[in-house]
Amino acid sequence: MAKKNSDSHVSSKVPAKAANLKALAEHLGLSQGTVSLVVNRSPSAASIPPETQARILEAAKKLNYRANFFAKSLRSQRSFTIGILHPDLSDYVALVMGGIEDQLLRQNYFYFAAGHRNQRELMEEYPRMMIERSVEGIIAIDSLLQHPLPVPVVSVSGHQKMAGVTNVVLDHRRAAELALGHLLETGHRDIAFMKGPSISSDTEHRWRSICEVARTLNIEMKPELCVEMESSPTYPDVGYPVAQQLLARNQHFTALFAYNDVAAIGAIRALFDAGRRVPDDVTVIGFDDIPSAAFQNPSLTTVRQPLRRMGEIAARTLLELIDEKKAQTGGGLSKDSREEISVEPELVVRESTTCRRAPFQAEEVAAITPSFSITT
Amino acid sequence: MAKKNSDSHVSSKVPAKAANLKALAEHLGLSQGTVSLVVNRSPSAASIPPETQARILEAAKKLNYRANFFAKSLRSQRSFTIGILHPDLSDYVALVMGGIEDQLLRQNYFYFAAGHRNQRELMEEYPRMMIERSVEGIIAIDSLLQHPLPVPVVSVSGHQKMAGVTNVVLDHRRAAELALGHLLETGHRDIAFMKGPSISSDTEHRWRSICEVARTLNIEMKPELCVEMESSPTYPDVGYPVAQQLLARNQHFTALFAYNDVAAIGAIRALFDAGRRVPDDVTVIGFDDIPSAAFQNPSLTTVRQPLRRMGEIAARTLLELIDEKKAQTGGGLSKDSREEISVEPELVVRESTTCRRAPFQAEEVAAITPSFSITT
DNA sequence: GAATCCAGCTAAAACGTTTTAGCCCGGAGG
DNA sequence: CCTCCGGGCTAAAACGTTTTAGCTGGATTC
Repeated sequence: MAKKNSDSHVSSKVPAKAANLKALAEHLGLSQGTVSLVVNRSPSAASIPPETQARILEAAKKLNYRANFFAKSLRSQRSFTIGILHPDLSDYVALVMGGIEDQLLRQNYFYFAAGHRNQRELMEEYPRMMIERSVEGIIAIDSLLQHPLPVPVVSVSGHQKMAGVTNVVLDHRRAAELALGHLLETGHRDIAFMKGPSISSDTEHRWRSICEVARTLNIEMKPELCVEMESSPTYPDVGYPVAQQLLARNQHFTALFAYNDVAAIGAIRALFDAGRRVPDDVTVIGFDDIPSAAFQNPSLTTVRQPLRRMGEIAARTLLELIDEKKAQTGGGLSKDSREEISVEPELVVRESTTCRRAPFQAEEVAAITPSFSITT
Repeated sequence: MAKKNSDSHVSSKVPAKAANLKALAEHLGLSQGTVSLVVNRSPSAASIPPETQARILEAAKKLNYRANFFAKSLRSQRSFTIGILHPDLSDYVALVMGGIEDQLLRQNYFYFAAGHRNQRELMEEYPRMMIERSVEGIIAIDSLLQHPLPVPVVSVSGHQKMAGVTNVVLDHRRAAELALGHLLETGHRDIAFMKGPSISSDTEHRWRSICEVARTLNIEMKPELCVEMESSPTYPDVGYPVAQQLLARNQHFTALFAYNDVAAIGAIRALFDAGRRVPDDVTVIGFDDIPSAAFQNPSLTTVRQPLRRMGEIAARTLLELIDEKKAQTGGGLSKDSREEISVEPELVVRESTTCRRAPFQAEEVAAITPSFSITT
């Protein structure tokens, strides 16, 4: 197989140092203003005859003209850049960011991302640095803002009541109904609950919803069957000790509703090491449906959050807010756009909650997560 | 628990619209130049008496002065921004990016990331867009550049011989020695090999190293035991059909060396569904050591790539290259900095290659991946 | 008393755009 | 012949910095 790289003429033409507007205008014998109008297809270019326009565009291409982004931004007060604040580049965050990236790039926006690792100073500093760099808006993933910001903010899985913040959240009530309903249907009554760490911005809402739905469904949440995580559930090891703690109490339970998939995976391991089989002895249900949930052994039953889509929605919403803000030139403030956008969860039943050990079906996974491509 | 949010004075002081240099200078009764020198702690500020400096700094703080980033960049021709080109925000990429982000932020750089999803046009377009936005360098993760770029480039897991590109790569020879050595020691001779997809920039080098080492170790690589992946191994489902294909050949093998962990996970599932137990019937070894590898069941033996560190190295190297470039003002080109930086793999033996079923030890995981924090 | 020097500033160019106000000129209308 | 109009452009301000060259006025030197 011949090497594909054009090794021979490696240092071939790095395209000539981009010309600036002045050079281009001089080359054309026109003023910078005229050229600018044309290359930007400004409405004011209407009075410039088509031949001239063609001439200009051609020369621009030939000289490889690229407007200097800083000069442009300085003048027009636009950066086409947003900031993404996140705790850490976990699976969860990566999925949401993927959705955001997708939407942004197709509208010629870029983003600055920064992970604060739940450190207070950084949670203050990074938004400030972003603002300093003139981002036009900020998306906070699983992060609480300390102060109101001078740009539109969309929060994913945050629940902030703050001026200028739009929250994209899961319908946690529905999520609890799905999960508890499933456990109930499969005959469980002695259910252990794992509450998230207080550091996670979703914890409180999710927990409250679970409590409410449990009451409605007449499920008792025994305090001795409730455990609480202490640190951020980024990697599965945090689920392990929590489950151990639960086991140490020596209380009877047949099901465990974990805070999320990562925690569930760690918990399953702890159960296993303690001699309890999943799902035979204990049924386990997770939350999120991260990609590897389908490929655990046993594969994980979970409440799916459409994370990628939440990212897309967040990005679209933010760009809308930005547009609105630019449009209303100090005029009466627009419809103060919804404070909350809710998305629906989905129950994905796999092996960790049934005793049936069905052969794995590639198609099934494909159906659950349509973005995957399966090669025959 | 009292609500923490200061719901009451929500629209509290959004810090006064940042003042610009002109306003600040006027307020002080000084010229913009003087103020600029002082706030930037420029060497030329030496002749300005300390009291004046103090006055200026105080006023700057009081008026909340922040230099406009665009004006600054325009003038000083620096953006403190780099671009990250990647195929997709997979686990793998997220780890590398985490390392990069860390290094960048602590040096006041930000990054633009873009995922080309292996689409040719995007692989051309995104670097161009980044250059247009004046990034000072680019890190390509698992991505091949089409053209030389006018800025320094560091490639992670790429193997490009191209002017101005520094490669951060794994020592694949050593990796192959570790993996094959382990298989040999545990008594395997009939080994199946899974080659990566041609789209992945590491595939060829890894494969070649495996072939070489196999020859050295006198391991026969039977063609009928070699399978090749077709699409990018981002999610585990791509490993599944490849393993099926292998099984369909009805050839005897006792070990499988998968292209990476994700593929291994899918393969294990396929083996399982075909009635073969891992590790009892087939030993499986992966590559990468993604976080969930330790939490599979069976947990995955794998050749660990220090992905986070590779990201850190890439970022540090790129920033060095940038500094060098800025320093040499067109002067004789510096030591044309190493074309390749190699990092060492590490063998992580877990359950998928031994028959012993040891209880899971949290400490063990901690030892392998020290960045995890275990809460008691 | 003139020349020199230095501390402590200032003026202004430059970075590369966008955009508004308006200039110039040829032809149509009166 | 004068006026008006509008097509086709230009001039220049503005965006907010950084940085160099140089100005001013008082103290020192000879």
